[in-house]
Amino acid sequence: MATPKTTVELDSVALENDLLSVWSSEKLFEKTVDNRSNGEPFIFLEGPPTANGKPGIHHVVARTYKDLVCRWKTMQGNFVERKGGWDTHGLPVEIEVQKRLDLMSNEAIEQFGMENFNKECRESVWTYEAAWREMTERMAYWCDLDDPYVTLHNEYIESCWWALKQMFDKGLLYRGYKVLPYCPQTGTSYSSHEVALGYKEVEEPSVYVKFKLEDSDASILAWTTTPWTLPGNVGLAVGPDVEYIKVKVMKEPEKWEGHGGAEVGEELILAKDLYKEVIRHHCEIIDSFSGSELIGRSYEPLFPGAVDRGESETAWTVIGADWVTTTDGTGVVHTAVMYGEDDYNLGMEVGLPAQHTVGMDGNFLEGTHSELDGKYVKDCDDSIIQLMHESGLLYREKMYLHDYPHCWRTGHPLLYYAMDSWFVKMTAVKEQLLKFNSEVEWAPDWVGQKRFGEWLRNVKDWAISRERYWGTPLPVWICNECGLQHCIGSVEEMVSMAKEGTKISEDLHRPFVDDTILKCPTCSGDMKREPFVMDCWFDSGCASFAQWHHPFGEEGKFENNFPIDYICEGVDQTRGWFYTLLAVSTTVFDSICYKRCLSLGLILDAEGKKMSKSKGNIVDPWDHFNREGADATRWYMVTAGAPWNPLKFDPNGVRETYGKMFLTLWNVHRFHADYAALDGFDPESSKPGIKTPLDNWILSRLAQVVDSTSNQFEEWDFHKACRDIEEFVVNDLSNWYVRRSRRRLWDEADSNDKLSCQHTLHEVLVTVCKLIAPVSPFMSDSIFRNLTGTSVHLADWPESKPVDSDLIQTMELVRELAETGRKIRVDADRRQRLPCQEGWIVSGPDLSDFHDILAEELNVETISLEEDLDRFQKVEVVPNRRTLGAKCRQDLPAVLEGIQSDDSEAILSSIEAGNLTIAGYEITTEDIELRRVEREGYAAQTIQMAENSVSLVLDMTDTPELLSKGLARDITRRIQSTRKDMNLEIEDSITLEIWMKDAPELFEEDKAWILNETRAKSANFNLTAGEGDCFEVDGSTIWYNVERV
RNA sequence: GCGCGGGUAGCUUAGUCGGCUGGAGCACCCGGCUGAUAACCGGGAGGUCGCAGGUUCGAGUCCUGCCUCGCGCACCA
Repeated sequence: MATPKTTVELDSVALENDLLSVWSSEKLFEKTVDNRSNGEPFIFLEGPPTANGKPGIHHVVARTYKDLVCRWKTMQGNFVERKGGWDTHGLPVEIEVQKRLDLMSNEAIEQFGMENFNKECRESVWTYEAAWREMTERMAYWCDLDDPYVTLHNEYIESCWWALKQMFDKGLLYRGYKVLPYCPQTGTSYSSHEVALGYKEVEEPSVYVKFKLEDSDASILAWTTTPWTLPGNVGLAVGPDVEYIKVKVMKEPEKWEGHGGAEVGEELILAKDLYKEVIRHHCEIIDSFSGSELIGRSYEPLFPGAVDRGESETAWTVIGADWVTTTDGTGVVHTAVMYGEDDYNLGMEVGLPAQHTVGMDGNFLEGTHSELDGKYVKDCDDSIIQLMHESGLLYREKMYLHDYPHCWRTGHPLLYYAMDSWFVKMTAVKEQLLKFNSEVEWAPDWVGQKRFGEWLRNVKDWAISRERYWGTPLPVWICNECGLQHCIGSVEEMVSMAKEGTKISEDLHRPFVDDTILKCPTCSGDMKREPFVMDCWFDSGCASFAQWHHPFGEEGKFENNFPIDYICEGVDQTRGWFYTLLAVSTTVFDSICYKRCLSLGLILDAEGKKMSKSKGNIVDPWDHFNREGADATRWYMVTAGAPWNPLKFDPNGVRETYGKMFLTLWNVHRFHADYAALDGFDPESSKPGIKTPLDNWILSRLAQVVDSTSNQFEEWDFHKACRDIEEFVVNDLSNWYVRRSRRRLWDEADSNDKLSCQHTLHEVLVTVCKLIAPVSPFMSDSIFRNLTGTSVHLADWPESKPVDSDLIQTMELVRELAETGRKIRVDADRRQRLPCQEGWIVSGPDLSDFHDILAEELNVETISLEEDLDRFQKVEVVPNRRTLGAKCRQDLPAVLEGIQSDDSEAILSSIEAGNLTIAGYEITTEDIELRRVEREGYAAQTIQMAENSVSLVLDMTDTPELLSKGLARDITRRIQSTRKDMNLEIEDSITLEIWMKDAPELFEEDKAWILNETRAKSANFNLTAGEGDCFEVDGSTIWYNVERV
């Protein structure tokens, strides 16, 4: 503890920057963590950001919520380690480099050289590391950035390999196909994020094709918008419960557009609902049946020989699929296994041949059809239509307008294309995923139960391989001879299995690892690595253990830090990091990964638009760090709304927060510190003084705020907690306690009253600092240090103390009455500075403790209690709709009318006598409330506080004494204002010259009062017109002159 | 298209179990107060509680449908 130092005007940017260097020289962060090393661990995991993008304001939001919880838990006594992390792999990194070096295809990358390319990627990853570091430090996000985990480190990669091997050993890893949007020009498949960049509306030919049944003359009609997939057709899907019809062509139509057609007598099959939509001929319906009757029927391949039947028994037959609808097409879905996700899944399910008719270059493979072989599929639409037409297999063509994904780099249409891929069989652990998810405490709960739960219920196998260059290499080697698949789980294992003479690089990345040949454990053949890298989400999903290099790193480190207590990221991570963490922990450890997850809402600009580089509406955090400071920015973000709601970031809001919360708090502190310094106040050795009711009140309110903050933090309601604190600081502390206490500290002697005020202010400020320290770590520390000599971040979270709620309620009434007095004066047109002789408080609780305060606030000479309510007021009966509604239901309007239409006092007395019945209902005292209203003719106001209704009445008569006092106050106020304009110090003395015209008499004692208040050594009062500064009040004109002594 | 979450004053928002006249803050206007700070107090103006139905004595609140914004999924024949 220490005597506070005097303070300066607030410069929050300087204050924060100064503190940053203090913290760093004290190693304060480390100290706050180490200090709690015996405490119960609270385990936090940092979601690794990518440092190859500039940090934006949304990162500040996420880091604020991460930080505040960790700081709060630390103050509560927990041991909270915070290891930084960086996500360094993946497509975004590659794309950044590709753009910079103009390497727009895989071919170009390979020409440039994979080694060079990955070297560029490795460097690119750190492009903005310094910017991230600066942002992180400036906003006071306490996190160990000197020893972070980095996904590109060999140790990290090794842990990922280990994890994958666990999955492999459990039989959860398999190789298959995944249909992805693929650009043959760049040789790249795209993630959904990139696909979303390239949707274009295009008009393309769609065709209705006849598939001739083998055991009948009829043909099934199917529709497709991608004619190039027709050679790959191996099945037709129908809805088992959909109703289909067989129609016979009776007559040619009058009009026909485009290719295609049908002969009279031809039989066609399609869904009944789409008959009118599709058929252009005059037909007769000759049969009707459900889709299930079609299942199993064989039809003739459109392009015989394009696909090899192989082992398949279902190729070119009708298959049932319940997702088939009749919203468009023919109710029959042409199925080309390799070129549609549904098609592929269906094909796998029923055993259709999975063979390509199209190569990776986008051209038809040899053997598809003599007119198509080797041609780019998108150029073949017309030839295919022509071929169908010529062989009589085309019914109709129709131009079709739809949104179709295009390559965002080359503008070419993407092809849905089945790519070779490795999968983790998440479907096998679905029940576990759901069970573990139900054990997570989600904020808000609907993200976990609804959004995430829904996703898990539809979980699909996780395609973890990518045909890319920069990433964790997939540690699967395959034997050239016997085809054995082997998953490597450590560097040591790789080395031990290496073929003699093979190169083993230090760096585990491609291309080096590709050159490592292993010796097959069964046949001694050469094993080559599968040329994939892993989905970078797999990397971050391993963070909980890979950050410690588990199981190769420090023993026990992982075990002591798992499962995680708290993670916090944007809601967009639901299917991202939130999922991959759980997916990995479930498959590897059969365990929950994190116990609590705070899912943050998106950050939008002030107009509610998503912030994005392309829109140019990104807010630079430094705009605010350098203006209002990090405290105000953080506080604004937390108080602007619930963490999970979208935050409309309004720069004016930050400004407002600064002006309101921080300037106010600073000035309260300044007020206390300046006097405390002047008086040599020491919170430990100075006498306690004698507490006034005002002191007890603010301490009670403080205790209330401590409780509500603690509770609301537990409930994740940080916004509510901080709004309450702000309300307390601005309203209760500054605008009432300090305002009412100002004169107490002016006392030059060490009075009991002053000492009590100083102790109280000390305690309130110190406690408020603790409460806000997690959110706004700078000012809280600055004030706390000045008052106590130590850092608030080493302090304990404040404990609950008793609350005197009667006192709080009483004070609320007092303040309400003070406001009411001003209202009365406005109504009665009586200026505030002109005192009233008497004020009466009518009814209500005992306020005698506060009569002096009230007298000052109301500017009355005396406050009296008036027992006789009826002197000023009458009673009004107000119905209690809640109880009456429950009792009377539909008769309520009649009852309400009965209560309101009659004389209130008569109603009241019959209710009290227990004999009031309206519309057949007995009305009791519970059914009504009493309200007091002033009788006519009184300048009074009545207020309602809980059960009390209280009235205030002011005496409006003037006396010479009152007029003199009022005049003195007006003169004083003008002189004080002039003193301020003259930049005089409080201690400076002045001389006064005053002239008054048409003014009431100014009594000697009031003249003396003016001199004392304004620190005037002397004053001349003249009863004539004067010159200089001049003002008018209630018909008097006053001139005055102030001279500094 | 499906799922989730929003829509309350010009802006940002509170609104509990359905119940008294839907509260605040910013901005605006009028007035007051101030050795009290970018503060404060009183008053004013500003509301189709997204729209339409329904349940109910009574709906911002519950139900149904629709519109709209955001997010996620699917965009598929």
